Amino acid sequence: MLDIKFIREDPAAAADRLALVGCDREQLTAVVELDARRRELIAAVEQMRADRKSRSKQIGAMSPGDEQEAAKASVREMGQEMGAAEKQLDEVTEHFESAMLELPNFPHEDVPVGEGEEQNVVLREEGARREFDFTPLPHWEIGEKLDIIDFDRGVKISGTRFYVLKGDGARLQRALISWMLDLHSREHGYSEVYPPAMVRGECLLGTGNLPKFGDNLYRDIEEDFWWVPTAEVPVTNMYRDEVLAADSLPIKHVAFTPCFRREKMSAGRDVRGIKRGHQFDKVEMVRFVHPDSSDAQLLELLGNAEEVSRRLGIPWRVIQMCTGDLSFVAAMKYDVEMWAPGCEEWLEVSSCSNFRDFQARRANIRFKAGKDKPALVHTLNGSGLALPRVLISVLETYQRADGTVDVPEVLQPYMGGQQLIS
RNA sequence: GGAGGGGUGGCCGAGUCUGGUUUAAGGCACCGGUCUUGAAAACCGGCGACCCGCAAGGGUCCGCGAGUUCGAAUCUCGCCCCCUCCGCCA
Repeated sequence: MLDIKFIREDPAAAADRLALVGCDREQLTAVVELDARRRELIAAVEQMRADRKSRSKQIGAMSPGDEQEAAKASVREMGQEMGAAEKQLDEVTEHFESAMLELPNFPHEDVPVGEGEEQNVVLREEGARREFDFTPLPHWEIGEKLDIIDFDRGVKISGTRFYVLKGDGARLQRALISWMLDLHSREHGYSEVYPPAMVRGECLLGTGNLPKFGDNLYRDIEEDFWWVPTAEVPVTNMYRDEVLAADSLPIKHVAFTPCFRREKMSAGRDVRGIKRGHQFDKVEMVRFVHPDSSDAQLLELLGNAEEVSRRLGIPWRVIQMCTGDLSFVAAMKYDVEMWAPGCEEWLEVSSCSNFRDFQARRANIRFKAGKDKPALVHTLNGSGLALPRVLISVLETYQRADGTVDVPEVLQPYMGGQQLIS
């Protein structure tokens, strides 16, 4: 959520910044009008409340009798008037708040301006691509030949976009998860958490998935549970409605969870292989930081994500999102993409974002130093990394001409010393 | 799922039966001061969040939401959460 005070003071500047992310000016005008109306009503209602309060007190001090009854009647009348004003205030407030929740974040000043994907900037490409003396296969063929990915049975169990990992396929994924968690917790200073994968609706409001993007989520209607689309949701909400000690910042967590997405919009896209499913595993890094340091913290977080590619020995590139391709909540965002030589594609394996105080304001996450007033933290997160796509790159990069696959050196200890998947 | 007991400021905890100087007692923690070579102790003072307002000031907040009342932490109803016992279960 944006800071209404900023919008109020300079609505034109706010509109300019929101225009960069494709937000209509009318949307902001409506918010400004609702805000003005709301404040008028607050002033009026509070005046009435103050009057009633003092007169009620007088009634309490009066002795019972006609005079007291008359006073009660008069205050009762006043109360009815007040009730009407309160009802108006509630309505306006509700409109105002839902309008605020639908405004996207301001882009960071340093984000390149652009309309969409085409104007994203490739910042760097690292790691040499492997030379093949045979034609590398896409992972779905490798997976079927080695019998480590079973597409048919996944579909039988749950339908399209589900698969079963088997044998060394399942084991390789498990090794990747353990290794990445260890890397981030032991070497990058994150503390590991294992959060719920089902959350209450208010958590999704906090991270910005609701109210706008509910149609991409799975939910249980009977219990008001939502399946998390990413560990970002439960981990960020760990500190909802809390005031953190300033010296505890930055707080850095790494979490592994399954992730669930309806992927309604993309039906028909990326249908082959395990690139895009309704359920996938992901290791996620989340940071709660002092506002002054969030720019530097984002670069560090991005570095943590890149390190996974570096150690796996797989080429990657870093893309900076332009204003037109930022998510609803992000002020700045970098993607990390890994090369997959079989399907000849750059695969998005991480998305590292600085949300500044946008999520913190929604989720009410603050920090406090000494006698200072509490202030909003900045939140950041990034995948570290998304499993099925890393699995794709590993299988395709380390495949041999005979159809077997080498286990990357860093993963061998996590596979009981196994060096080859055959 | 059944029965019972609870949810009060950063924490502990009184107040709820019997609605009104509650501006929520008291304690702990924390901050400042006195004293001290320094610290502790003792004593003195301070000590919440949010909203409206240029300010003075005002309002809201006792798990959440409705209701009763001139007036609700206190009474009524619904919901959420926690604890104890029973049942079930990995």
